[in-house]
Order: sequence, then C-alpha cells, then structure tokens
Amino acid sequence: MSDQQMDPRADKTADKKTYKKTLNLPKSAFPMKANLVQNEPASLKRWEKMGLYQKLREQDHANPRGRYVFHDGPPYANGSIHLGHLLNKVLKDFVVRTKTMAGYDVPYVPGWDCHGLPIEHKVMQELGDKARDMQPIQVRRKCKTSAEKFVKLQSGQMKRLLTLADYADPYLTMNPGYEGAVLEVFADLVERGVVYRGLKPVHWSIENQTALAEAELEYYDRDDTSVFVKFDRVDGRGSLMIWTTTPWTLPANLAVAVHERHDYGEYDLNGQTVIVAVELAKKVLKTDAEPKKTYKGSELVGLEYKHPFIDRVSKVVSADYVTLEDGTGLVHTAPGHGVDDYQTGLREGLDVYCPVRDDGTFDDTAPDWLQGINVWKANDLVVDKLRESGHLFHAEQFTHSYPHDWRGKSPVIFRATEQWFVSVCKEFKHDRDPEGLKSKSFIERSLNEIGFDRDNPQTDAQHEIIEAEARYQREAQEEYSRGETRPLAEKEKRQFFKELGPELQWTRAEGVRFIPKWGRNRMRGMLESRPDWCLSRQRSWGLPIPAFYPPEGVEGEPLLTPASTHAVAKLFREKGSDAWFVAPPEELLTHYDLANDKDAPVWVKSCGLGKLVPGADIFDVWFESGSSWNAVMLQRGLAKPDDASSVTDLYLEGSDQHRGWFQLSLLPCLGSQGKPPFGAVLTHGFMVAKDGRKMSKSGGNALDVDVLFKDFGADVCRWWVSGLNTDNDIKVDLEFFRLAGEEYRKVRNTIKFLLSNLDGFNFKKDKTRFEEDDAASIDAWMTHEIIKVSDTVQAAYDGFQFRKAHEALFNFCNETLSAVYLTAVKDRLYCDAPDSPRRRRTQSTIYRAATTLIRLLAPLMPHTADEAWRALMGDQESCVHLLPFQDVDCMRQIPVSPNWQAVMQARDLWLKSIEEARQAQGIDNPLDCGVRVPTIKDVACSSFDSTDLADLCGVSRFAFDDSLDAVAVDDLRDEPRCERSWKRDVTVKPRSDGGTLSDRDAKALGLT
RNA sequence: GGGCUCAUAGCUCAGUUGGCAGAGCGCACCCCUGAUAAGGGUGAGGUCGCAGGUUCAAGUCCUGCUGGGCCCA
Repeated sequence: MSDQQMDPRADKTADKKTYKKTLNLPKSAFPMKANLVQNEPASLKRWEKMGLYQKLREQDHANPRGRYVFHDGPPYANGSIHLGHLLNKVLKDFVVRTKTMAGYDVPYVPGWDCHGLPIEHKVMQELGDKARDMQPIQVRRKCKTSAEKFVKLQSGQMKRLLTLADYADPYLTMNPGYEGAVLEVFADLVERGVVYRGLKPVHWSIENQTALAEAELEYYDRDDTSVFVKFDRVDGRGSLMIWTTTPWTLPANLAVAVHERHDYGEYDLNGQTVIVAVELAKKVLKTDAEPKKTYKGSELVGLEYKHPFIDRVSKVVSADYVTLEDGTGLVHTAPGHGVDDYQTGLREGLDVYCPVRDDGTFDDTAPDWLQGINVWKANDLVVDKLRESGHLFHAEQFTHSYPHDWRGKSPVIFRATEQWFVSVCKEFKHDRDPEGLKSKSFIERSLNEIGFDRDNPQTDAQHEIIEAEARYQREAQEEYSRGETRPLAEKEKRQFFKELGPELQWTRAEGVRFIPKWGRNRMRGMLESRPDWCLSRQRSWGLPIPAFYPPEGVEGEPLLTPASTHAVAKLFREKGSDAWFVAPPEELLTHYDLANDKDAPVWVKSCGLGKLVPGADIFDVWFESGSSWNAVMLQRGLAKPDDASSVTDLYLEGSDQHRGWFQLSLLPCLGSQGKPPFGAVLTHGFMVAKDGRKMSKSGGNALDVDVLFKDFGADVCRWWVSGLNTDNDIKVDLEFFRLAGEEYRKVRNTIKFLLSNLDGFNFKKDKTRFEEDDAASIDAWMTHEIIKVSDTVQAAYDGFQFRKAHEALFNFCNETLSAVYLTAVKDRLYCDAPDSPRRRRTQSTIYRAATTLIRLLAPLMPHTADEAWRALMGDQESCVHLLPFQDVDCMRQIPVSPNWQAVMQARDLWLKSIEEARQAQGIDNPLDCGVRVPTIKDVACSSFDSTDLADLCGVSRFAFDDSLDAVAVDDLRDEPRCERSWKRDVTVKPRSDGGTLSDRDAKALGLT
C-alpha cells in the first residue's frame, strides 16, 4: 500500500464517488426545522376540526380506569395572560393529558372569575365623571362587556398554549346558571346557621368605599405620624402614656390595654408623673431614671382615665396581645378601628364605636373640629390639638408596613360596618357526619379534612388511630404470610373504629393529599388563625347577597332564609343576577312560598313582599369562585360519585391559593356537602427574576407571553415548564427559553433520526421476533431501555413529577438513543442489505422506541408529538392524542442478558482508553482502532457479539482477551479498509466490481 | 413581627434512612463529514449561603444568623 493510499482524505474522496449511493441512508419527511410558529396553529385547527376534546369524551372503551376529576381554578378575566398563567395552565394540561393517556376520562372545563373589584375599578376609571350618574345596572353592563372581552383574549392565548379543554363551553362566574349554583351553596350555609350579620371593623377602602377581604390587600411601607400621648388619670395622680401610629383613631378610643404580667412603672417627666412599661421606659422617655413606683399590669386594670379631648372617662383593660417590642406597653384601644381592639371590646362590653363614615370623613358624633374631615387630614389636626392641650409627649414620622387596597394602591383603614359573615367557630351538624358526632365548626372540620401528618400525630385521637392502623396492618400481613387471602384483620379494623365512636371515626379521615407535602402545614396554620369570613362587599359588579330589608318604619331582621335564598337562586338561573337591580321584590321572590317558610321573620307577612327592600351588598368574589365545585363540577355531573370522600380528585394552583381558592372552596364545600372539594391539592411556586427577586409588571422584567409564542412556540415553552422544579420559586429569563429551545431541537432531531431510519420499514410486515440467542444483542438491551424509560416516565407522570419525566425523556434521547444506541447501529442500518435480519431487528427496535417515545412526549409537546406520529404512521389523519401510552408489557417478554449493565459500565472505561490511545498513537479516526479488553468479572463475555461491542465503541474490531489486565488499543491503519463501510476488517479484499470491500458489504451488494 | 419555604459546579437542578459530592446545559480540547443550521469522544469546575452544636462520620440532624419567595400582621 502506498503512502498516498494511506492518507485518510484520499480514501474518503474515492469512497464517496463509489459507494454512497449504495447505502440505506436515512430519509424522512419529518423536517429538522420545527417552524412551530406556523405549524402549531395548524395543529390547533386540525384538532378542533376533528373535535379532539369531544372524541376523547366519547371513547369510553379507551378509558379503562374511569374518570379522573380535575377542576380548573378560574383566573381573573382581566388583562392578558402572563407567565404565571402560562406555568399554571401548562401544568394543568400536563395533568389532563398524562391522566388521559394513562387511561382515564378527564373532562376539563376551563373557567374565569368575572365579577369583582378589579374589573369594576377599571371600568369606573374609564367612565370617569360619567360614573357618578350611572345606575349599578349600567355599570354592570360595562363590566360584563369588559369581562367578556378578556375571557375571549385569554381563552385564545390558552388555546395557543395547546391546552386541551372544553373551550366550547367554559364556565364563567357571571353566567346565570353559575350564579344560581352559588346561591344554592349559600342557602346551605344559611341552613347550617353559620351566616350572621354584625358590626365589625373591617379593612375599608376609602377610595372604593367598600370592605376588603384579606386577599384584596397589599402591604407597602407608608410614612405616618406616630404619637406618644398622655391620658390623664381621673384620680389626678399623673397620666398613662400610650403610643399609636394612627392618631385619627384617638377620637374612638374607649380603653387602654395592658398585659397583666408585664411590669409598669411611674416615672417623673418634667415634674409630671407618667406610667409606661419598665422595659420600655428608657427608650420612650430617654431616661435612665428608676421608676418611682412599679406595678404589675394586673394592678393597673380598672384604672380610670380621661380622654384627652373628648369628655369621656374610660378604663384600663387587660389583653394578652400587648407586647414590649414597641410603643409604651399601654395600648390605645378603639373597638371600631381594629380587630384586636374589637375582640377586647367584646369581652369588656365596650361599644363598637366608629365615628368615621363610608367616605373616610368624621361624622357628627366626633368633636366639631373633626366633623367632615378626612381621616388622613385629621391626623395633623389631632396632633395639633394634643400639642395645644399639653397631652402630646412626642410625635415623629414613622415608616411601617401598612395595608393598601390591592388595586387602587391607596391606604385602607379599619372601620366598623354592618356586614354579612360566615362564622368559622360556630358549631353545626351535617348529614354526612358519623352518627352521634357532636357539632363541629368550620375550623374543626377543615383541620380534620386536611388530615394530619401520619409521621407527626398531635392529638390523642391521632396517636390512637396510628397505633390501631399499624396494629391491624401487622396482623393483616401476618395473615397474608400464613397464606390467608382475605385477612380478618381488615374486617376487625373496621369494627374497631366503629366501636371507638364517632369522634375517632371522624378523625380517621385519610385527609387531603398535599403536593408538595408542606402544603398541609401551611394550610393548617392559616386555618387555625382565620377570622370569620366577611362575605359582603358594597359594590355593583358581583352577585347580590339575596337579603331583603324591612321598609322605612318597619323594624326587624332582614329576610334571608334557606327558602328565600333558594327562591332567588332559581330566579337568577332564569334571568341572571341583573334582575336584582331592576326587578321589583315580588318578582325577585316569584319562586318563594312565604306561607310555608317557617324561618321567615314575622314582619314580612304583615308587610307583604312588594314592600321589601333588596339589599345593596354583593358577595366577596371568593365566595363565588369558592363555590365552583358545585357550580361547575356537581352541576355538570362531572363530580365524583356521592359516596366518594371528596367532590373532585385534584385542584392545582399557585401556592398563594392555600389562603385563597383552596381554603375558600374548602369552607363552603364542607358546609354544603360535609366533605372537601378536593382529594388532592397540588401547588406550584411563583415566577421570580433571574436574580431570585420578585418579578414586577412595572419593573420591566416580565416577559410577554405572546412574544414567547412568536419567538419560541408553545411546545418549547411547554418543554421549559416540564423541566422546572415547580415546588418553590421559579427563575425566569429569556435565556432559559433559548436553552429549552436547544433541548427541544435535540429531542426533535433524535425523533427525526429514528423516523428517517424507518423509511420503507413496515412494522407489521417486517418486524422481527427475538430469539433466546438475541438476549445479548444490542437490540435486546435497547428494548429494555425503552421499557425502563416508559416505566420511569409514567411513574413520574403519575406522581405529577414532570421534571423527572422531562429529565428521563431528555436523557433517553440524548444519551441512550443518540450517543449510544443509534451511533452504534448506524453501520448496520446503512450498510447491511435492506432486508437483512439484523437490520430488520434493529428497525423493529427503533420502531418500538419511536412509538413509545412519541407517546410519552405527547403530553409535554402535543404539536411535535402529533407531527411525528403522523410521519411515523404515514397517515395525516391519525392522532397520537387519541391513544394511551404505549403498552410495553409485550416487550418485557423479549429476552435480555442480565450482563448488559456491567458491559455498559465497562464501556465507559474502554472509551476512555481508546481516547487516551488515540492521543498517544496519533490515530484520528476511531475506526482505525481495534480494542482488546480483559474479560469482565462475573460476566459471560463470550455471549456478546463482538460486532455489537465494536459498534458500541465506535471502533472496527473488538475482542475479549483473558491474558490482558488492561485495555489494549491496536492501530489498524496498516490493514485494508472497506471502501463502503470504512471499517478495517479482516475480510476486506478486492471484489468483482473493482472495489475493496468487506464480506458483509460485498454480500449486501450481491458481489463476490 | 408571625406561619410555610428555599439557598449544592458559570447556569438549571439531583442527592433516599447521616457513610468517598452527582446529572444536564454551557465551556475547553479532539474526532467525524453517510443524522450535517447535525452526530460522537475526552476534560476542567464545588469551603454544599454563614456561624456554632450533636456524631467515629454532617450537603443531610439541631440551634442561631444572612439573603430570597409566598401568605399573613
């Protein structure tokens, strides 16, 4: 052989000319370039045209596991969808699609929250001064138009995300049927006796003149004047020093609270005697002086003092929320202006006095110099007044976190108003309770239903339950091990709990499943501290609270009974809640049978329905969305059977909804149904910027979802979501979408390569049976890798661990297929005769890999999977989304050598040695290498095919050699090289066509 | 201020009951040019947020601190 021929490049030029056309090179119509921006909308149209959602509902036979009841929480119908929606909706779609492919029927109704302040606020702003003269009904029509507009916009964006849902018939909280269903839930609560009307300080938005729920507040820092004020003792022996950051609430001061166990001292202040907590004296009075006299807080209780500028005498009371962290240890108490104050007032029998009107100005019970003055302006006036009269000790600017109206961003105040409440402490009975169970409150019920941590029981009942469960499980296991098929222990267990009485039966509830687990503790903490639910709002855009008040001159409690509520519910179903604002009261009560309503207040009968005054309050929107389990799932017949332990299987929202939708769905549902609305609660974290800090719409670091669709496509966005750890914060950056795009291309290219090697292959006709002898073949190994990835991914899907599925799928494409298997089998695919058994066996394996992989990917990238599926089937009409996951059980029968793991592990070492040897010996092309390796310990190395192993190492020759204790790499450059396969092989020799070929290649070409 | 939660390689994250710090991406070097706006190989990299404690042994358990996030006050 001449030097010329030994030059590799000379070889190549010659080979190219001669044999390229004789190879079975990959060929496919599935393009490398995805062009998602154009092709995804086409997929959407195709699915819509074929009625994919409906088709899935109809194919009962394909849903062997029954129904999976998943309920969509309604986003607010305002604005464009943002990244949070994208994350939430995509995760939900993963659930819908994975459960569907796992064999469940998963009807999924998307919904929107349409009522509420944000929309009304925006509409009012747009209307400007015109709004003043408008009737509520007119404002409502504008709001409805606005909600409809955004439902349409968001619905389009969600479809563009390729989510599978009943978009033809979504639920809107403003629809008449929905409104009626909410009132029916409310009627149930009225029936339980937990709805009451009361005066109570609530967060009050002066800007919007409405009470706000906790969920409608945002906390920002605010500068206020804080004052230290001296309240003179009635006995003339000095004064009490109090501190407040809201001087405007001083006119409503009705008490001073101290902690009974704290120490208080009398101090001299410029000749005057003042009382402050000992621990705070130095800080407040700036003095090191010792107190002249000390008291326990309990000794001060009952002490009388004079209001500094109102002719009123009040007393010192005790309260255990008094702390020594700031202030003076003596707390100004105004029951009309604070929750703690209110509680104290209730206990001490104080008035819930609130001299502030709806618009934030003082009424005529206030001192004349404050009447008509806005509370924020009053701050200065009060401070001046105190200074003039000598009651002010000190005033300073103070920055503190203060609640603001979540939309208007204006500061809110605490103000006592008449509101409708749901009591969370009042006990009631429910039909579903175990017989004999004593009445339970909402808090007790909800804490019980969210279950307890079985690893960390708290109460005696919980300990008892765990012990009993463990005991019976042990016994049952023993019975099983004795060969018992129906252990007695199961039966005994049931009997045991029955005999333990209703309390324990009730406590035994398995409880709601929380994913991640800590959701339970989080919800528990929130439930334990939750106050009564204030249901009423003083706005127009919402569902009216169906209460009727007596007309002028008639005294009595409002009419709000289960029967009257059901009657209004029926009317709303027919006419919508607009009727409340236009129809006369007798029409609103068309379906009401007053004569038979034993709950109706007496005044109603003498007064007559026509004179009733419909109330102006509407519901907290959370009550509407919190009733969706009824308005959507029960009403549409989608809920779990009546005897199930929850209404639905799963709710899935951001972790903020522990306090929001989850909790506010749990309460109404427990009241109405006596069981929780959800069997499991899955939460995800929030999007934060790259630096881990909060993303803000105004901060400019938010990404526009429409731009993402345009720049990356939905499948890439979805692939990004599938790779996230969604338990906690999720970092977002444009760069991450680019990286997801890179990964997507890798997956796509792997699929393309699979498909392109199946050109001309017909699985039914050409598939190969595996024989026992094939157990050590690379195809047998690959087949079991397919089973492995299928099992892993389906288990991950089952546990909502999409990240794990994502990782397994990516590694399968990148490592198992691309780097190992496909690289190894390229030679036989290209060079073997097209219908050689070895090539057909590999193609059969590739086909199995393709069908399994594409189906597993379908929930994550529905467009790409569908595109690939149609290419694989060669049928534009087929649709992967109508199919379940690939059944891999038939592949499990295929024999496989147990030694593959050891061989694959050894391969890493072999590759390393080859790399080192190539460097050392100056061999560029691994095909110019042959390797000899020591036999692997405990492995029957001889059963492996040396060609398979050579291909797995990318070399021309492979042999096990017992005499070696390290890998030996041989330089084969002196051996002849096959001009077709480019391998160095001992069978290479001149052939009848004039070329130099190996036996295999000569045979493939029919040469001798 | 309180409840829940997070902090591991440049980036995104795994790390089961305490037992020799892992993956992917990116990067560097090399190969292939018959997956080609592809494909393959090898390699570099970390005081596991900080400070204490328990232990033969701590990324892992405990306490405190710092800095994020959600919810509340």
